[in-house]
Amino acid sequence: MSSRPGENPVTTETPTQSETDRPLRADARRNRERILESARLVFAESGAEAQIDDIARRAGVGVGTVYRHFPTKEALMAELGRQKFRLFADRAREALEQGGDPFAALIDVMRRNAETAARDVGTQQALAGAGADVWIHARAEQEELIALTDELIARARSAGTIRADVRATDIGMLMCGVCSSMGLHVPGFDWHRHLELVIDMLAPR
Amino acid sequence: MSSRPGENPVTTETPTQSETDRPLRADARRNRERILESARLVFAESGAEAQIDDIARRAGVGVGTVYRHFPTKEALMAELGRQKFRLFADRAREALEQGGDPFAALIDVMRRNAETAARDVGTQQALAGAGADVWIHARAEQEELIALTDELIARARSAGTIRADVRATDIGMLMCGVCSSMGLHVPGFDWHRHLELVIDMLAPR
Amino acid sequence: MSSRPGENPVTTETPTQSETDRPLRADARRNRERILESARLVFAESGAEAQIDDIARRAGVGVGTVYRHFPTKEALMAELGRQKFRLFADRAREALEQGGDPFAALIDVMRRNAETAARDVGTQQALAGAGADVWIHARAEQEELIALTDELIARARSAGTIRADVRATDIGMLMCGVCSSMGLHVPGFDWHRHLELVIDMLAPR
Amino acid sequence: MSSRPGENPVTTETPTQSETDRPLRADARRNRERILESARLVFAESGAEAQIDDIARRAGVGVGTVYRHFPTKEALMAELGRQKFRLFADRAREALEQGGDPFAALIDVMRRNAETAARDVGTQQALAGAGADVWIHARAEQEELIALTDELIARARSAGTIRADVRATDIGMLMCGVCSSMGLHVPGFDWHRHLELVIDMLAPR
DNA sequence: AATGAATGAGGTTTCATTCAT
DNA sequence: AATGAATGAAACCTCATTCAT
Repeated sequence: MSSRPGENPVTTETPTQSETDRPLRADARRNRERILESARLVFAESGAEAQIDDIARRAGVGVGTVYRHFPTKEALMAELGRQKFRLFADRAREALEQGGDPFAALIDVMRRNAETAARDVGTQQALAGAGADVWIHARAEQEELIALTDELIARARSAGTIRADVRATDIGMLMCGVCSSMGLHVPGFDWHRHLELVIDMLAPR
Repeated sequence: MSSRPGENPVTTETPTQSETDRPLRADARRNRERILESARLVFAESGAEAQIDDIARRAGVGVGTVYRHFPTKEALMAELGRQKFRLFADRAREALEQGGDPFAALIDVMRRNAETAARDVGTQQALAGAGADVWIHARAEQEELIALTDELIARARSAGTIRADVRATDIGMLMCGVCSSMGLHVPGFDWHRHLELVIDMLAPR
Repeated sequence: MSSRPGENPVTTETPTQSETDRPLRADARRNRERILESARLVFAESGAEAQIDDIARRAGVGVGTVYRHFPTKEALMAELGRQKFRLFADRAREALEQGGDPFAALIDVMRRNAETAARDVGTQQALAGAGADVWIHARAEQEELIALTDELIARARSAGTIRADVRATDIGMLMCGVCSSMGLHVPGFDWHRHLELVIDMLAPR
Repeated sequence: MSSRPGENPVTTETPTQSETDRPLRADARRNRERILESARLVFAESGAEAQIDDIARRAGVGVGTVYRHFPTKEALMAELGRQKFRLFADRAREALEQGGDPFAALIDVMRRNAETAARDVGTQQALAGAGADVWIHARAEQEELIALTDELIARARSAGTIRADVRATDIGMLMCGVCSSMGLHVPGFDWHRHLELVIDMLAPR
């Protein structure tokens, strides 16, 4: 799947709408990217109340164009979710390819993923608040991520550097948890600490 | 529920609106309770898009009555948040009063709190998605909860049954994390397991 | 204030609701006065968007009490209108009773009435904006005022100090006009000047 | 209607939204006109309580369209005010351009303006009752009108056919006054007479 | 007679989505 | 394919009025 030099992260591997798999015209593809980039920015700024109009304006296109690419606001959000999973999967894949200490690699990936999420809390919350449907559409990407993470965990387990009973979905849940404390402005809350506690927990007892 | 005579759980101690502390007429108080109960139900069902009209209908009152008690949708949500914190604080207080093994008590409270949250995921998510303002209004209740939790932790630390560096805000963050995985219908995600991992982590190494 | 025995200023002559003419209990009468006074203040401050609740609060009574005295917001406004007409009529009557130069007296009354209106632009505008019904209920008081003004004009005409063709309703219209420029914050608009122009016009040519 | 080539009456000169001066699409422009026309009718019928929904229905568009053109009810009213001022200014400009007796021209314009106002008392009153903000937004149009009127007055003064001390703002105030007596159904009130009195007053003594 | 909590029709405004240009 | 004007259901909230206490 991955690896050969010149092969880019999955993010750009499936640039078309999931179903209608005919390759987009160059300008259409460019628009699609701009819309997604704009959506990230607008969601980051305004959280769940981001509006399609704002996303369109920021992308420099009309609303109609947004709807041509994403039939629904939810579809747009789902794609945002997919992209995030693809990015995380890319990182896990890289880690696997580079070899090295698998547990250290896992932790490094977790830290980088958390940083990514922290840079974009609004989108995070918007996705969390969205109906379950959004998540269903990212199922495939999620499973890819889980498979890769499981491979990392397996290697770490072989090396005896990770708690024996940890599974990839545990990492997923725990990371969701860490991200959930990012938007909460509660005195004493600090997602860096949250993350370190979680990482701590992964060490063998 | 509680313990020393004359000491009621906070939940029923402050049944009036936080500021204008004039005791409500009996029927008004009853309405207030019904509105909150109804709100819990409707939020539980519809999450963040719960509508004031529905809450009113379900409570068997007019919209105006809801607005008389809570000047804003946000104010209603804030009260829901406060109530949850009060309930959690009540439990912590009880645990302190009953003596016994403090670490076991802490864990028990955490489990019960998680059960409570799980029974009401919608409200949970609605509160999480709400602007920071909602949380600000629950500051006092939050601090009360933190203080009580810190006392429990202190006792457990004296007994050497808890990790030495754990603080109440850590428990808060971790519990937020656990709750965040409740609404996510991801295969392999299971908040019970999430919670047990977290509890596990609290044990001294 | 007034003069001929048994003749009180209209203001206190009809202190009951126009139809149900049974004398109010002392405290009820007091409440009625307080409500009207409060209404004047609140209308003055908030203009047409004055709310019954505010009027009641300011009067130190419940809304129910306001409604006991005035079955309708419009009825309350109508009474405010009546009072104003009574006040103006009182002034005209006084002027007639005191004798002296009738034209000078008329002008003096006009100036004082304008000052009164200026002190209460909000009520003024609220009444102007109100439906015609409000005015209908003040018909009697209006006619009284017109009759008195006509008498003043008649005397001035005899003395040759007023334009021959002026009638009381002219004065009414012109004064309404002057008042209408009171609330308008247009640079260059100044009701004092407006009034003086109008007064100027009354002189014989 | 107008005169010097290329010089159109202001009314049609600025048909776009005041700030974002990008020319509207033909259909949007048509809608905008229909909304304003409808607003005039509905305000005329219902006065200040005219409702946006009715305006939209009568214009044959959705409410959203009204709000696209006028972000606020007040903004719509302000535009109505501006249009009226533009119309008055157009008439004054015409009068100036046609030459002829300036005092006669001024009076003629006043009479026609009053007729216009009389045909639309509801809007008149709605504007009068509206907050000062509405007037602020018509400042520019108002000043244009005042400037033109001042020119007419200056010419009349040169000809000695007008009272020496009259200024354009006086005319404005007096005309406001005349209009204020249009909606008042008081027996004896008659704006035609009010206007003639006012015109009378403008003659040199 | 007084109170003020309750009512709920109705007001303004928003925003995801459609569709004529 | 792109645009953005139009749509209108639905959201939140207000406030004159009623009525149980």
